[in-house]
Amino acid sequence: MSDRTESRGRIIASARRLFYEAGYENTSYADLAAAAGVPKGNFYYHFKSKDELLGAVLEARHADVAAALDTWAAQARTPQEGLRRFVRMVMSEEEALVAYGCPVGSLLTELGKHRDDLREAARAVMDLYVEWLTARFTELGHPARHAEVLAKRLLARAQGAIVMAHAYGDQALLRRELKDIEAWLSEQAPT
Amino acid sequence: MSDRTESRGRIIASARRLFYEAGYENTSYADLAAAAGVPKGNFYYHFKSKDELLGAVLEARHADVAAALDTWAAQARTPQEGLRRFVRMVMSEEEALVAYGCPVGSLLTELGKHRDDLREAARAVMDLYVEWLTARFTELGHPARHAEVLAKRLLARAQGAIVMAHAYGDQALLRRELKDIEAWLSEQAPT
DNA sequence: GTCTATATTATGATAGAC
DNA sequence: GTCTATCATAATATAGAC
Repeated sequence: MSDRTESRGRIIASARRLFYEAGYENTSYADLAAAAGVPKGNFYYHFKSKDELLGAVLEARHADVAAALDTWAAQARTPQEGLRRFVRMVMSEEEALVAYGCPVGSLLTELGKHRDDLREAARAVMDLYVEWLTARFTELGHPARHAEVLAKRLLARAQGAIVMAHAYGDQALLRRELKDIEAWLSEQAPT
Repeated sequence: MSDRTESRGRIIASARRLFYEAGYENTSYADLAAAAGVPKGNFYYHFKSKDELLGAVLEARHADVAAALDTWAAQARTPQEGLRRFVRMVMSEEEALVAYGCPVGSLLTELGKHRDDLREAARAVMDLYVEWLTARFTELGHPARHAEVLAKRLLARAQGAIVMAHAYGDQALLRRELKDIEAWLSEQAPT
């Protein structure tokens, strides 16, 4: 919980960035050591393995996302506002998303091919969004079952837009699709 | 062009399957040798490097997709039928897509983080779909610019559905989203 | 807790016999 | 064209000094 240790936090922060920007498999301890300014050997004091490091990275992201969603929930005065807030968050990350893809989605794609345990941890982050969005759709009056369908549909549309924008390096594509998603949201969430 | 060589074809076929199922970086020559029944050393007679092998794999997929699209174009009597055919093709691959993701999309996600040249080859496969679908939307009367937007939107929605279905191992999710995409298509393509 | 070795293994790639 | 043996390297991981 508490990060009394100096380097542990720096390692996690660097790993979080590099795993995202370069991919998990493609990031070596040498890369991490250079980025974090911590020698390779030190890594194994804090984490038994590279997998465990990814676990810690996912834990940190999980905590951040959970905190962000709490803030949104407190700020948004209507469910419509909350849903809109989600799309705006994606928009605000456009540049990174076009350059590197979705940090959760691309990791899920990479891990999906193997490593079932880590995949579960990554999915837990996605689940935070699913549950939060489901709650907003429920507040709008949608039955629980359908609210979850809509939440996953919203996430699927965002994921797809990011995949295509990333593939083509096309920021305009991402913005355009997000606008279309907002329009679709308005239909599901009459004011 | 001609595959007079016995093993070259087997290598490409195995690589195509393993790169898809396990990911490119995560597939080693040892894995490929075991799958293809060809010793490691032989690989370098046919391909100078692993990257070149992936290039050949992408070339093979490119040819297959191009051939499939030609067939569809010949069979579909209306643009509506062509667009519907695309969605049905995705449906027919549901099991593999849930298990391993989209062969083009997940590769683009993996390569997007590095390796610009190979990324271009993978994007060329996606472009086949973009151009073919754009032609169908154009036939429907949409202006060229908008037709391409719709084509990429259709692909984005398919990609997003696959990412989520793959992440959750949920085939029902994929089918449900594809049905919704078909409904959306009907709106864009009035009969 | 931190860092410097170093071990161990697995990888992509070669050389050369057949 | 095919295969065996092997190389060089880079990766994850350890041992142990400080």
